[in-house]
Amino acid sequence: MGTPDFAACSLRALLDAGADVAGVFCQPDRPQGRGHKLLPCAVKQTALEAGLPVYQPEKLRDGTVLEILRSLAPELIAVVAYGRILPDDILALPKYGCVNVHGSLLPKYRGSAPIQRSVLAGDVITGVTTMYLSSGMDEGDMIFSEQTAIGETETSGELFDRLAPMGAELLVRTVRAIQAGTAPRMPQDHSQATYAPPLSKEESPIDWSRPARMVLKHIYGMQPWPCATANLGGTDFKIFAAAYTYRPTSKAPGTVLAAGKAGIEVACGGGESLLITELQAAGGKRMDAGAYLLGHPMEV
RNA sequence: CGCGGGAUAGAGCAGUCUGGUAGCUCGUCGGGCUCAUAACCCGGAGGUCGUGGGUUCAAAUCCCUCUCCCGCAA
Repeated sequence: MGTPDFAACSLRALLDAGADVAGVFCQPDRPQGRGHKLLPCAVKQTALEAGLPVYQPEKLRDGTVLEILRSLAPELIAVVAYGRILPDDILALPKYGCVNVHGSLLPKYRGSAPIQRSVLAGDVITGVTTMYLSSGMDEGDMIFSEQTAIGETETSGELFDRLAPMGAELLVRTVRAIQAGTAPRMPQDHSQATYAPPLSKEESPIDWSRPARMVLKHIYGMQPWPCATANLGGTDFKIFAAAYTYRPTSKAPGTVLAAGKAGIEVACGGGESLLITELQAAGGKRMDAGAYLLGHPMEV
């Protein structure tokens, strides 16, 4: 069970590992894209290519899903970024239980946006964890985990792409261990738990009063969605890339200090500044800040 | 038929409303200045104005078609 790319990666890994997949569940198709087209999610596409039956129930609690699952008689259910809470009767169904791949080192960042939140927080280390599902949100006993370093200018999207195969490989290892009866079961230290709520557009605007590193982390952590935004010289921009200047300033945070070929230098908190190097104006394309300035002179 | 913006030189843009010689900034090439430079000065090259059709003496500009890109929404 899963929906986006992150989950499709796990599904593919299970198939490659020779798993006997009885059925695939994902969210119903939603209108997306610029038109209003109904595009199948990544998991559905992968499942269809593999010739697997796909189920896209709107509701999980009206009994129909439970019946379908009974008829499929799974020994184990793997859930990856499905976007739904499974009711207890489903959790109790498979003989080996339900396992989940989570994009953080639990018990940190329980919830729906662990990867983005770890980047936004400026963490240096993150990872993936496999666990048994319980009725609480990401509170189940852990099985395996694997760590990885977060690059200083790594975007959430890039980290997603690295963690997806890492999680997929961990899931395969987890399933094999469960089958062999050698899987560990480690309760989480609930006192150390933190939560990672979904991102929203309201978090997009850059808070220039924060230190340069936190502004930088905000810029990269908010990609590919919802993107950091800022108003520079009276125009609203999406900000895609920035670099440290290591140049102190006494100007108020948010002040444009310079605008030239290299980019747009903006004052941050703590007397630091950042150089905005890649941006996008409304209706325009994403481009180098220097290129943008050629056609749109900016007063400093 | 969800709403909207856009396509003009290698890059970023103006010009389109009010049809009449293709412009700006940057890059590039050549020359100059300089101890030197990403700085400065002089000069040059580079564009069938996204596609196809229509109106006109004349279309980047007005009308219709198509393609592609982007923002919102999801």
